[in-house]
Amino acid sequence: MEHLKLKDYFSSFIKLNDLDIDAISQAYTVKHYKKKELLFERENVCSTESFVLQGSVRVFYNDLKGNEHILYFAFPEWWVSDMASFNDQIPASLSAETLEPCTVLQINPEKKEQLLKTVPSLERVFRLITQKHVSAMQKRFLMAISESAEERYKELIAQAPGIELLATQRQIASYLGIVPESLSRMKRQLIGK
Amino acid sequence: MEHLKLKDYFSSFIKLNDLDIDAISQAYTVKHYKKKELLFERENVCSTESFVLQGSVRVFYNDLKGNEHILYFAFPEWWVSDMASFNDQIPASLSAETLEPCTVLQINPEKKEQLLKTVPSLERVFRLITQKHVSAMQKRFLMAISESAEERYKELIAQAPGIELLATQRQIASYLGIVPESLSRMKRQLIGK
DNA sequence: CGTCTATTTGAATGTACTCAAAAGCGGTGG
DNA sequence: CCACCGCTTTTGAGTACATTCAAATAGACG
Repeated sequence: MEHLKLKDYFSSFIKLNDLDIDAISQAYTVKHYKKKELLFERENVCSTESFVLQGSVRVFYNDLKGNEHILYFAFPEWWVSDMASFNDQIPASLSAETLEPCTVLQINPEKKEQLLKTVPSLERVFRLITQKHVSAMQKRFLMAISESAEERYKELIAQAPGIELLATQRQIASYLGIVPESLSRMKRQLIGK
Repeated sequence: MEHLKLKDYFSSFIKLNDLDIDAISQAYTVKHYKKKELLFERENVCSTESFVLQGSVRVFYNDLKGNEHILYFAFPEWWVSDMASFNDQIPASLSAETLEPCTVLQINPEKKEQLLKTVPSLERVFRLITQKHVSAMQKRFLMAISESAEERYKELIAQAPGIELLATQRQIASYLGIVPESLSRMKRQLIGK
């Protein structure tokens, strides 16, 4: 039942037969998280790749000065992992924490390799997914360096309506790359328009 | 001959037989560029994916205010394209220009699809390559938002020694996300250390 | 050799930051 | 259910740092 959404998601890329779907269902485990639970944490190896079914997650980076930077918010149908850590089994530089109770489908590197052997056509699917990630990451980067904080804020609200109810102002500011005080001032300013 | 490097590159991911190698050589065309030539340009569809054999390329974005932002510099064994544009045949948001005379191996979307049909194991190769792109992009983003311009400059010099001979100060500043004047002052400052 | 662009330098400006304090809000335990 | 505690958000004031603008110098290219 929970695997249905993943099946549909994969099916939007390629045609799958019943055996494929079976192998996929076998490979992915349903997992429930409470609010504020960690999916993985920096310095540890990230041994999970999660497909969000319900809820939302923030993926963030702690820099050397002790500042936290939110890389992205993940919602249903998004993937959450530290790709470099998951693939090469090296310590993660990212962490991921739920913003609310979550249900995800989860896989580990061994199972994923096994699944890809069983269903080689998923190589293509993951290639396409990963390509989309590159484009998304690139857009995020270009926005960050070329748009004003106000523009970036509007974009976030547009892309993730309701994010204000899930994330604190501090977290939204972290995503935008400004301090919470600046976001507070910006919001006041926006009201007067 | 020129295709050898690409063969070796692909071979570092999976084992290829002679037929595969043949198909690859067929699919990719050798192309020479002069200095300051465009590989592709914003607003046009990017119909090429290039594997750099010799030379270097800057990949950049022109924002709405007319500012140019260098996303990355590409050197031998790097790939150059606007992924979103290449994959979905939509207008590119990026442009790419050679910093010096270049030799690349180039493919278009149709040929790539055809190649992937002929050599399905390349799906895996491109998946792995694209995953590395995500990690690289992510690192670039995190550096940009969490490190000082000075740290980012040192990192660039470390990653791309000799870049100063290929790119103008203006371009390096653009990569770093500062104005050329600031880079000039920073360099003077660094000398006194 | 001359022109055009890139780089350097100076001075003034502005925008987002830090620090500090008050107000608001949510969650916990009595 | 209410009171308290801690954390978040707001607001103010002062500051720092990269930017803009302007002008001089240096360097590249035809």
